[in-house]
Amino acid sequence: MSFLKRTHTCGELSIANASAVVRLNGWVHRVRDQGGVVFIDLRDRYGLTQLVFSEHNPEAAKDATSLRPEDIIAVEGEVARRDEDKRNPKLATGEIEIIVRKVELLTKGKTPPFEVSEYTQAGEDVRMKYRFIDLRRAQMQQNLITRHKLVTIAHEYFNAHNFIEVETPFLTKSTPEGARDFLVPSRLQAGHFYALPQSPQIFKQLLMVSGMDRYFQVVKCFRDEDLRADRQPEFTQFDVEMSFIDEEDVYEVIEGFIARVFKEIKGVELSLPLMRLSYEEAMNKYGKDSPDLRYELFIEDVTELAGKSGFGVFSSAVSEGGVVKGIRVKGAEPWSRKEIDALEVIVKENGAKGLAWFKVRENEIYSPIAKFFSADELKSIVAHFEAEVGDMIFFGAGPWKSTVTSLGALRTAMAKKLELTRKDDYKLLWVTDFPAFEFHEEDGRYYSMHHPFTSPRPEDVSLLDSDPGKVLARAYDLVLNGSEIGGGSIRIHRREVQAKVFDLLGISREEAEERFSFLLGGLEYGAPPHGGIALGVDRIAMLLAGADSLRDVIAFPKTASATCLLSGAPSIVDQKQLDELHLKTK
RNA sequence: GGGGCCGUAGCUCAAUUGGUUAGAGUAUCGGACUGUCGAUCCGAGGGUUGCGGGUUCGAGCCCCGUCGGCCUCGCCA
Repeated sequence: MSFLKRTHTCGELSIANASAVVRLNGWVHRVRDQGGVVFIDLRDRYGLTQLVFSEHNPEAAKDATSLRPEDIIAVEGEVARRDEDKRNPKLATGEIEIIVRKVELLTKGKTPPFEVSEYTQAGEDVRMKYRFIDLRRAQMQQNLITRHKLVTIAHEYFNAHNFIEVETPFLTKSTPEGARDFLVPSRLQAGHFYALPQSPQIFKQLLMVSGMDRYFQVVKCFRDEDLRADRQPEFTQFDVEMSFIDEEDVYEVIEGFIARVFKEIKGVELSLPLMRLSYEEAMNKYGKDSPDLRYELFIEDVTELAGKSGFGVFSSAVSEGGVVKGIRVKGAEPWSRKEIDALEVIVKENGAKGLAWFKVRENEIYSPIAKFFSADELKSIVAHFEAEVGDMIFFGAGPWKSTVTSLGALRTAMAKKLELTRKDDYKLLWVTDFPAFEFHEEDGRYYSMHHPFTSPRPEDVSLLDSDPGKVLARAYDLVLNGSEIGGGSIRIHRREVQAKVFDLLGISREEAEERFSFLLGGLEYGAPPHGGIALGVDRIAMLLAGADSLRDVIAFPKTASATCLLSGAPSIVDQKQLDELHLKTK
């Protein structure tokens, strides 16, 4: 069966096409029935075009009155220039309209559960259940198109830079370090399981052992952890690995890529090279290892000044080896007790015991703790923060990490409260010099901060035995507007260093052999110096699209409880399937 | 696993202290209208107040449980 197949899309006709006879296909977006004349906006991925049904063709006009939003139609008609006063500047095609001669109903659709419109207010649950309707909306289509452009640029860029795309397995081996694995039961090997990859880490390193030299892949990764607005259980990475390189080569390649992405998608010229901050600097100044540099709020250190004061909370924090730090906020003096209490809740949720503050007024420092300080002490603290009348200073005191972290959370909250972030501003940076290992009190052992294949800095190798907490890693994160959008490292390429790291992590020879033998074997046969990075495709797409949730740049996302409202996954399965897999459910 | 917010018409929300027949906007359906563009105007239909139990003369509202959505802490090498 044939139909009036389109000659153009709904986004491309203009005055240049005036008086041409064209055919369009698409969805009825809106119907404006004026009685004698009916206007229909016809929609497809490319845009909207106004159709006119009038006495020029009474038969078509009669058909038009029965058309409803979301019907799928084909029309044939003449492109007509609109009179000056009848143009619609909001539409790319607003200078023309189609005088319809023939109309054909291709599919009559059910009335959708919510309007396909930029104005739709449907909740996310309804949108996800009827995702195929939600994805008809221009905003969602734009988001997916932005994502497509990003992926296309990646294929082009890495190809142009001599990278080879290699696919790695999804059915692979569970490596219990790190995130929880998604497991896949084996039918042929009773009681055995595959794991879906948390990342293709080991495989890409083995490709370096194989001499592939430069590897690239757009790849799905899976982590069975709780979700967030910026975390889905399955997500996509640009996975990159290179041989015979050091950190600088990774920075250069990735900066070139990101600059091209911003130029082609946002029209933004990034200035290269990107800024770099060490982990320690980032934590001290911003209280976060992925700081948002779009606003001027900084954490200042007043350990020395405040430690000498008569305020017990400060002096004991310092005598116990901790720190006292603070943030000055311009113009915050009028904030109410209620507003300040809300901020205190935030720092407490992030590990602080409380929130001390000064209000800088004309002739006094107004503060519940002012009485513990001498006039000189108050003056020098205020001077240290360069605080002026009308400002507030917020303080945190205690162990270094929890103090800077809680003030970092405060900094983020205040930027939101004061609306300091500009949406169209993009601040990228590298965060470097991460500690290689973190000590976990509860297990009494060290864990890798990045992963166990991350190379320590050469000058720190000797510290592996004496003071592992001081060892810095050759690891780096790429940060955009307060989000980590990528992370990687230079890897260990010598078996003896790898063995030493496993020792430190409390992984025995046998265990290491059992879990990672395929990598160790590779190292044994000789790996070139190598390293790489993985970039979070979903997060980058989200930031480029200006979306607040990963769900808005994923066609078929999962809910916060990791279900798919559209398909109903996960679901129970037949007993027969379980039997074949040698499984019994509890 | 913990904390918070939410669940009422297809959709988005309202409903005073627990009190009459649960309302509005929008969508849908019918009608009017020859230049609209989120058209407008007139009219109509539309409800298991997520589900189960309890308290009460009486529950959308209070209590217990449960399911679901969102945010978040833990978690995410």
